[in-house]
Amino acid sequence: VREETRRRVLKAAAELDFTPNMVARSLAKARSNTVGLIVHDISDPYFAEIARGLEDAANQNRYQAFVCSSDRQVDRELAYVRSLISYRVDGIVLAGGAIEDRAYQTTLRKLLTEFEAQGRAVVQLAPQVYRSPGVVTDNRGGARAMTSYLVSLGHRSIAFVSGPPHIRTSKARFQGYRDALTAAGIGVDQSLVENGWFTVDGGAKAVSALLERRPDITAVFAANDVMAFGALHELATRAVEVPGSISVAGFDDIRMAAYLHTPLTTVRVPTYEMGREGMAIMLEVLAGRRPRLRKVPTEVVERASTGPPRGAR
Amino acid sequence: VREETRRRVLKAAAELDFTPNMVARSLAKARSNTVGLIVHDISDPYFAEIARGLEDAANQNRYQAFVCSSDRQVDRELAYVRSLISYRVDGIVLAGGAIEDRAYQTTLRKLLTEFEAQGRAVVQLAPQVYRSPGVVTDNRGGARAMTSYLVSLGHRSIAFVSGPPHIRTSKARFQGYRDALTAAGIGVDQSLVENGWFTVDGGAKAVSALLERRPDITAVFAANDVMAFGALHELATRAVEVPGSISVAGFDDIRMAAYLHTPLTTVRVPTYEMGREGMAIMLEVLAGRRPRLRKVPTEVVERASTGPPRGAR
DNA sequence: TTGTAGGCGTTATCAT
DNA sequence: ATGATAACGCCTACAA
Repeated sequence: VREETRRRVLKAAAELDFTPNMVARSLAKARSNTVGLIVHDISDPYFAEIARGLEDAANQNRYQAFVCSSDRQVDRELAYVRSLISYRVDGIVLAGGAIEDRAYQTTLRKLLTEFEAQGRAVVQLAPQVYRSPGVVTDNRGGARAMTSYLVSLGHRSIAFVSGPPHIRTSKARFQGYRDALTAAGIGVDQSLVENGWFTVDGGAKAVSALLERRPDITAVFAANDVMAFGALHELATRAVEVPGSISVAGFDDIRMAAYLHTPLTTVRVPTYEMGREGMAIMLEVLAGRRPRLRKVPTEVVERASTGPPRGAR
Repeated sequence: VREETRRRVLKAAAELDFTPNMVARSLAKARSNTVGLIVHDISDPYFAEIARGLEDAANQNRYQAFVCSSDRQVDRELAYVRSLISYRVDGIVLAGGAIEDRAYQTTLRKLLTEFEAQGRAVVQLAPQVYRSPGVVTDNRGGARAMTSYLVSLGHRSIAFVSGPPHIRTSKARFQGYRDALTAAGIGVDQSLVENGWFTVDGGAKAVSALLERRPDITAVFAANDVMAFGALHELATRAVEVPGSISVAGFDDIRMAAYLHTPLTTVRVPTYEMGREGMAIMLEVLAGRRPRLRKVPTEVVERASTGPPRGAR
C-alpha cells in the first residue's frame, strides 16, 4: 500500500469516525471472533473464576465471549448450544461436567460434531463424554488424595457431601472418596453420603442431615468448596468446633477458601488458568492444530479446617 | 402461508438441518440480539450475581450476553465499549461504578451518545456520570444507615475500609459514612480510613494497617462484602473476637455473606434482581420507550458480626 | 400466496 | 498499487 494512499484512507476514516462492523465482517469471513462459554452457573465462584480466565485470554486475542448458565439442565444446555451455533461462534467451551442423560448426550454429540465439521472448535474444561481437546482436572485422584489425607490424620468416619448425581464430576469425586476408603480397608457406608447439590445451602443442609444420622462422624469431605462453606457455617451454628470436633475439607480452592474464619483445607484446581488455557487451546484448534486433552494434576492444600479426630492422641 | 407450503418448507429445513444464521440476520436487520455487560470483574461475586440476573433475562428474550471485565482500568473499559459497538450489540449495560477520569469520561460520553443515536440502549446499574436509564442503589444512604446502626450500638471509633479512590461508588459509600458520623457529632478521622481496593486481600491488609495505627477501634465498616471477608479473616488470624472485641459490617449482601462462620451484618443490594431489571430496562429502551433511572433503597441486614463495643454493655 | 430484486458492510477475487 | 465486482445469508419491499 502506498504511503500517501494509506494516510488519506486513515484520515477519511477518522473524519467519518468509521467503526468497523464485525457483523458484516463475520458474515463475509465466516469467522466471528466470538466464543461461547457454557457453565453451570456464572454466579458460582468456581465458574466465575474460569470465566475470568477465559475472558482475559479471549480479549487479548480480540475475541468476545458469550456466557451461558445452564443450571445443569439438559434442555437449557442444548438451547444454549443451538443459540451459540446460530450466532456462528468460532468455538464453544464446555466448562461444566458432563450431564448424564442419554438423549441429551446424543443430541449434543450431533450438534457438536456438525459444528466441528465446519472448522470450529469445541473445548472442554471438565470431563465430557463428547471427545474434544481441553484441560480437565483429576477429580478422582484429587478426591482420593484428600480422603487419604483425612485417613492419615486418623479419621475413620468420614462423611461425603456429594454434588448432583447426574453430573459426571460428582461421580468422579465420589469414586475417589471410595477408592481411598477401600484402599484403607474402610468400607463406604451410604449413610455417610449426602447430596449437597454443589450449593452453599445444599452443603449446610447435607451436614445437618448427616449429623442427625451419624453423630459419630469426625470429618466431612465436601465435593466442592461452596458446599464446604455451607458445612462450616452449619457446624459453627451448632457450635461444633472445627477442626477440634469435626474436620472439614473441600474441593476447588476458590479464592474465598483461604479467607474463611477457619481457612479451608481443599483440593486445588487452577480455575483461572484453566479458563485461559481453554481459550488458548481453542485458538490452536482454529489454527488447524489438534491439541490433545490435557489432565492437570490436583494438589491437597492443607489449611486450618482439618486436624486429627477428636479424642485421638 | 398455505399449509402445504409450510409443511414442505419445514421438511426441507429439517432435512438440510438448516440453522438460521444470526450473523446474516443481524446484518440485514441492523439488530443483533446481543447485549454487552461491562463489569469490573466477573470473578467478583457481586458482579457475577448481577451477570447471572442479566443473563437469565437476556436468555428469556432470545438475547446473548457478552461479558467484559475491565478491572476498573479506563483503557480496558473504552476498548471493551469500542469492541461491543463494533459487534453491533443492541445495548450496553454498565454494571460498575463510574471511574473518575476526565479524559475517559469525555471519550465514553462521545461513544455512548453516538451509540444511542443509532437506536441502541445504554443501561447503568451503578452511578455513572453518563446519563442513562437503569437502576442504582442508594450507596450513600446505605452507608449512612449502616454507620448510624453501628453508632446506635455504641461505637465511636469506627474504621472504614474503602474501595478504590477513583470509583464513584467508593466515594458515595464513604460520604454516607461521613454523613452519619457528622450527624452523630463524631468527626471523621482520616487515620480510621484505609483503602481496601474492593478485594478480599485488600480488606485483610487494610484491617491489618488499621489495627497497627488505631488499636482503639471497636468496629470496622468495609465498603463491600469481599473486603469484609478479608477483614474477618484478618481478625480471626489475630484471635480478635467478632463481635466481642470488634464488630464488622459489609456492603452488598453477596450470597456467601450469610454463610460465614460469623454471619456478616451488611447492607443488602439486590444484585441478581438488578441484573434482570437491567435487561428489562434495555428491552424497554429498544422498544422505543424512555424509562427513567430508578434508585433502589438499601436495607441494613443485621447478622452476628456486629454488637455493642467491648467494655460497654 | 408466492417469487424476485436489492441491500446490509465486509472480504476475496480478478482486472486494470 | 488500486479499482471493480461478486459473494456471505438474511430481510424488506414489491411484483406477479
